[in-house]
Amino acid sequence: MDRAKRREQILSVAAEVFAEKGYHDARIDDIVARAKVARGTFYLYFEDKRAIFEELVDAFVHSLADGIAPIETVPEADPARVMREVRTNLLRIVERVLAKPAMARLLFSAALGVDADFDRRLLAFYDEIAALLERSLEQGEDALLVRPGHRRIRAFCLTGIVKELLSQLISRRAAVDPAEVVDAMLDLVTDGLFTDLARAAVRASG
Amino acid sequence: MDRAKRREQILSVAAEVFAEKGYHDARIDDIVARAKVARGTFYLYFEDKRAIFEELVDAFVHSLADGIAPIETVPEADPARVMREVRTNLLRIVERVLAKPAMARLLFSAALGVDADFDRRLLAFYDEIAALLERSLEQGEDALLVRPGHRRIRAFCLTGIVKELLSQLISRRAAVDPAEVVDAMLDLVTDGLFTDLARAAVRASG
Amino acid sequence: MDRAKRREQILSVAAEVFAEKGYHDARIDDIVARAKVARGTFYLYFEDKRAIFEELVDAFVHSLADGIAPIETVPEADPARVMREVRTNLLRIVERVLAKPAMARLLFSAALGVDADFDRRLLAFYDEIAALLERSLEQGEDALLVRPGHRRIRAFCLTGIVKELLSQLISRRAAVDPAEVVDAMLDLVTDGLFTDLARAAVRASG
Amino acid sequence: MDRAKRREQILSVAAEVFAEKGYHDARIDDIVARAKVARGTFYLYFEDKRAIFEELVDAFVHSLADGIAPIETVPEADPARVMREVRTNLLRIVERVLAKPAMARLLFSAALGVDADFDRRLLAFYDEIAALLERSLEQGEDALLVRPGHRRIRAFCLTGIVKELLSQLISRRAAVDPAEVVDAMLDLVTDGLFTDLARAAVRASG
DNA sequence: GATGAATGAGCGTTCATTCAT
DNA sequence: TATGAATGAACGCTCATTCAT
Repeated sequence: MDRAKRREQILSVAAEVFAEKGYHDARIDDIVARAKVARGTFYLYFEDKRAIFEELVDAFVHSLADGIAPIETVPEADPARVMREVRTNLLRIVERVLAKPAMARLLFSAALGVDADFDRRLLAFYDEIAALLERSLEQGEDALLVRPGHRRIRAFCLTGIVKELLSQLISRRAAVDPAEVVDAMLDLVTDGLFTDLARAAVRASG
Repeated sequence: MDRAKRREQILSVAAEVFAEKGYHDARIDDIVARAKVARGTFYLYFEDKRAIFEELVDAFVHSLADGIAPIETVPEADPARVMREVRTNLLRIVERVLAKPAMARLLFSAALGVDADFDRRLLAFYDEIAALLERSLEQGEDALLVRPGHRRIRAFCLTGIVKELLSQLISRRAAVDPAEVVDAMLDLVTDGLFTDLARAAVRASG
Repeated sequence: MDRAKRREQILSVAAEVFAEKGYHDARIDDIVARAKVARGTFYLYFEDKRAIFEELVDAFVHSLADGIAPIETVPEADPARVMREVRTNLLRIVERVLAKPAMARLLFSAALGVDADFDRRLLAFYDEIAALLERSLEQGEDALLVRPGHRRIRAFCLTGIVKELLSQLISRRAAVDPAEVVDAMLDLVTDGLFTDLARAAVRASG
Repeated sequence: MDRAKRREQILSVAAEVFAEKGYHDARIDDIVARAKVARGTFYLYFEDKRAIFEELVDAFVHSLADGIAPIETVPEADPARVMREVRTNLLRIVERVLAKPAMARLLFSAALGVDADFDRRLLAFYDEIAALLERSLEQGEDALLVRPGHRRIRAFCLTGIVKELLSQLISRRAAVDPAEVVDAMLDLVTDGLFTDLARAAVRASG
C-alpha cells in the first residue's frame, strides 16, 4: 500500500475511533488494531496522538469553511437572491456534516476537553465564524435587509443555532431531511417566532 | 469541621479545579491539595472522580432548571405577560450562570468528552430542555401567539441560542449586561432578523 | 516503614542495580522488584530514573570529596608531615571506595554515557579535582618540595592514577590492601620509576 | 559504489555519530541518514548496532596497539635509548589519537556503559596493556633501570596516566603540543614529583 | 544489492484508588 | 474520621531489526 493510502486509512480509522470513544478514551492501540497495522506504523505517519486528532479536526473544519460561498450584499442586492445564497451555504454545510458524521461527532464533542490548548483553538475558530456573521449582518443592515440590532449577540445566536442543529443531526441517527432543517431554521431566523397578533400586543403593552 | 461542611468544601474546590483544567486534566491530587485534606479523605465523601463531577454538574443543572417558572399560556393569555415571564426566566438563568461561572464552565466545556456515558446523560438533559420548549411552542401556537412551524427544530434552535450565549458570557471575562443580552436575543427570536422590505421581497420572489 | 527509610532502601537497591547493569540496562522494574515495592512507589520518592541516578552519584562524589582534608603547605611546612597528610587523604578515599563498591562502580563506569548533560557534569567534577591538585602542586613548588614542572599536565596524571587504581580496586574482587596500593602509588609519584643509574645515563645522553 | 567503499563510508559516519551522541543516544537512523543509505542497507553490511560499534572500537584499539614498538631492554641496554623508544611509542599513540579524535572519544567515553559484555572486553584490553607494562617494568628492574617496586600497581598507574591524558587531549579542543604532554608525563614518571630536599626530609622522618 | 515501510517488544511514567495505621 | 503511603493497571512512545519489492 502506498504511503498516501496508508495515511488516509489510518486517518479514517482514527476518525471512527475518536468519534466513538472521545479523545481521551481512544487509545492508540484501538486505532492501530482497527487499521490492522503495528503500533510503530502509526508513528511513521503521525507525530503523536494529539497530532492526528488535530489534523482530523482541522481538515473537517476547513472542509466546512470552504463550503461557504461569499455573499454579495451591496445595498441594491436582491433580497431573494441573498436568501437563496444563504440557504445554499447552509445546505452545503449540513450536507458535508451528514456525509462525514464521524468527523462531525469529533468536532462537536470529542474535540472539547482535549486540553487547554486545543480548547483555545476551537474557541478561536468559532470566534472567526461569529466575526464573519457579524460582518454579514452589518452589510445586511446597510442594505436595509436586516433590522438594526446588537450584531455581536445576534452573531452568537446564529452560531449557536447552527452548532446545535448540526449536533442534533448527527447524534440522532434518524434520517433527516437537510432541506427541511435548513428551511425551518431560516424561517425562524428571518421572520421570528411570533404572529402579528402577538407582536402587536407586545408592542402595545411593552 | 462537620461532615456536611467538609463535603461542601471539597465540592467547591473540585468545581474550581474542574473548571480550570477540564475533567481529564484535573487530578484528584489537585483537588485534595487545594482542599487541604488527605487523598483518602476524598474517598470518604465521594465514590470516585466521576461521581463528584456528576454531582457538581447535576447540582448546577438542577439549580438552572429550578429557576424556570412555568408559564401559563392558556389561549386567552396576555402576550405581553407571557413575554415578560419568558424574559424573567431567561434573566434568572443568565444570572445564575454568571453567579457561578466555574460551574457554568464545567457544564459547557468540561462536561463534554468525559466519557460515552456522561455524554449520553448530557444529551438526555438537553433533550428534556428541548421537549419543554417544544411543549411551550405548542401552547404558543394554540394561543395564536406563535407562528406555526416545525416545533422540534425550533426547540433545538432556541436551545442552541441559549447554550451559545451562556458559553460566550462565561468565556469572555468582559463584564456584560445580562439584560442587554437577553433583550437582544428575544428581539431576534420574536421578530426575526429581517426588515419588512426584505420580507416582502422574499415573499414576492420565493 | 517511615519515609526516610523507604527512600534509603530504594536508593541502596538502585545503587546495586545500576552498578550491575549500568544506567541504560537498568530498568525501573529491576529496581522496584528488588526493593519489593510497586512501580508507583518509586515515583513517590524520585522524580524519574535520571534523578535517582544523579542523586546516587552526587552523594558518593561528595562523600569522597568530603574525605579530603586540606593540607597546609606554607613554605616552612615539614615535608614529612605533608606526605603523611597526602597519604591519609588517599587512604580515606580508597577506604570509602572499598566500603561502597557498588557506588564506586556506578561512578567509574555506569555514570559515563548516561547522556550528554551528565557527561558534562562528570567532566566538570574531574576538572575541579584537577584544579585542586594544580593548586597543591603550586604550593608544593613554592615550598620547594615539588620540582618545577608543567602543573596542569601533572594534575591530570595524578587524577588518572587515582581513577585507574580505584577502578581496578573495585573491578577486581580480590582482597587488596589499601595501604599497600597507596604506598606503591606514592612511591612512584614521589621518587619516580628510575634508578639513579638510569637517571644519570639519561641525563648524560639527553 | 563498491562494497568495501560503502562499508567504509558507513563505518566512518557511524564513528562520528557515536562520538557525538554516545552509544545509547546514537540511533541507527542517525547513521543511515548521514550516510545517505537506506535503513536496510545498514544491515547488509553490519550484523547489528552493537557489531558496528565493536568493530570501530576494535579497529581503533588495534591501530593504537600496533603503534607500540617493542623495546629491547636487555640488561646492558642503553638507558637513554630505552627512554627515547618509550618516548617514541608514547608520541605515536598521542598522534594517532589526535588524528582520529572521534574514534578516541568513542573509546574513552562512548565505549563505557554500552553493556556488561562490552565493559568486560574493554577491561580485558586494559588488562593486556597493564600486563605489557608490567613485563616492561620487570625487564627494567632486571636491567637495573627501574627501582624495584610493586609492578602491578605501577602498571595500573601508568595506564591511568596515559588514559587520562589522552581523554583530556581530545575533550579539550585547545591545540596541544603532543611532545610537551609526553615530556611532562615522562618527567613525572621517571624522576617523580619531589625535590631532593623533600626526599631527604621524608626519608629522615619516615 | 538496495530500499524504506512495517514491525512489536519494551520501557518510563501517571494517577485513580485502596488500606493499614 | 483522617491520613498519606502504597498500589498496579494502563498507555504513549521509541527504535533496533526485518522483509517484501
